[in-house]
Amino acid sequence: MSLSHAVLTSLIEKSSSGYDLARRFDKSIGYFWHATHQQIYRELGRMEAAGWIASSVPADAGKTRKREYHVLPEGRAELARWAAEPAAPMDLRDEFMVKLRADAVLGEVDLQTELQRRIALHQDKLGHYREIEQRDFLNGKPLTHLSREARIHHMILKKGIMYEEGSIAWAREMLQVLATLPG
Amino acid sequence: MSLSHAVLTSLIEKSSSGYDLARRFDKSIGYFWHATHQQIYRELGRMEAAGWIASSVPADAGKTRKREYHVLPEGRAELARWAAEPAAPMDLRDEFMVKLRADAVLGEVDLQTELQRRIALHQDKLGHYREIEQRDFLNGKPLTHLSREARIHHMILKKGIMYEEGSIAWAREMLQVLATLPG
DNA sequence: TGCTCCATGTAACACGTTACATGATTGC
DNA sequence: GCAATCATGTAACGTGTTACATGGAGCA
Repeated sequence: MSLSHAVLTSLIEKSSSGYDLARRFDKSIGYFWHATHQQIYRELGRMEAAGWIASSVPADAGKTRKREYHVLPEGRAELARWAAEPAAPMDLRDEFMVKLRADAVLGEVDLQTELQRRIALHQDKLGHYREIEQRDFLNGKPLTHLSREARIHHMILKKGIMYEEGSIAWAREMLQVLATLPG
Repeated sequence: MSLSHAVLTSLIEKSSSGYDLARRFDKSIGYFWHATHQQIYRELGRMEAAGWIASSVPADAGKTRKREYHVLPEGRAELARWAAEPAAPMDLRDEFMVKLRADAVLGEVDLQTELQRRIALHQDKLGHYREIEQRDFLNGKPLTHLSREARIHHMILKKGIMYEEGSIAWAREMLQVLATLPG
């Protein structure tokens, strides 16, 4: 599985405590691979046992239980091994499509309201992504001046942007279709 | 959760044995909500215990254990109740994006080959969707002649089509970006 | 006879979610 | 002094995956 590898990636980007990691995760890799803090603590425990990462008590720990994790060469090697493997295409798991199909066979649920609500949610997320894009990637200089790492991060973000745009376009078309239907 | 509701929907569309249901599922709702046959048998057992569905031995059973499930009014009511609830937007869970980010921090995995492989996979799926679209929805008559149910099914299919198209466009752009990068 | 497909299931385990617990630190 | 937030965890449960088991039917 790949939660452990997602966590490894995030830890290589920056050594952190479990708590910090969980919060950073939510705002980066988490957009494409969600995990709760419990899952993350569980993975950290396993990876430390496996010798992929190690922890130490950071200078600012005080009397807290805070620990900082960093990736060992074994963890880095494992990540490289995994990253080179082909990955299966994402499978969609869209509850709303199931509801649509239920509606189709049962007849008439109020879809308009729900569609409008969803368009608003997608627009919020899109706006959020566009802010990040503006702040991190489109500030003046042409894209070609960015590092390889930044350009890849930008393209990951762009995947999210395209997904949200597509969802909005689809939902608008769906509203149109419903408007032209009799029932 | 919604696996049970996905199964209910499929059973209302057509009463079937667990086996048939599992195979039909793969080719309809399964595109948006995958399930193995074990999950489906488990849900059928639960829903029968809950009084949402009932089973009988079909005429063509012979000496096999074959049973046919049909939805009871309680199951139909439960499905309607569930379908009317708002649904959270799908969360993306894309292993390849995690690998990209791993590549960004580790440097250089061979991404080109993998991207081309993925483009081919998305094109296969897109072609398959387009065949279904042609066969079931675009055969001569204008869309406005289709039933409400058919038009909803068409829009569900279209969501899949748009996703595959978006994935292909994104992967092509990613290849372009890699081509212009130094390392 | 042996092969493949139909049809249903058990068992074990991995992953994900939800609720709750504990104690330190920070800010008002 | 109190509330919010930092930081880490346990427990219980629900969902999803993988491997294997069983037996009938159809066919060469």
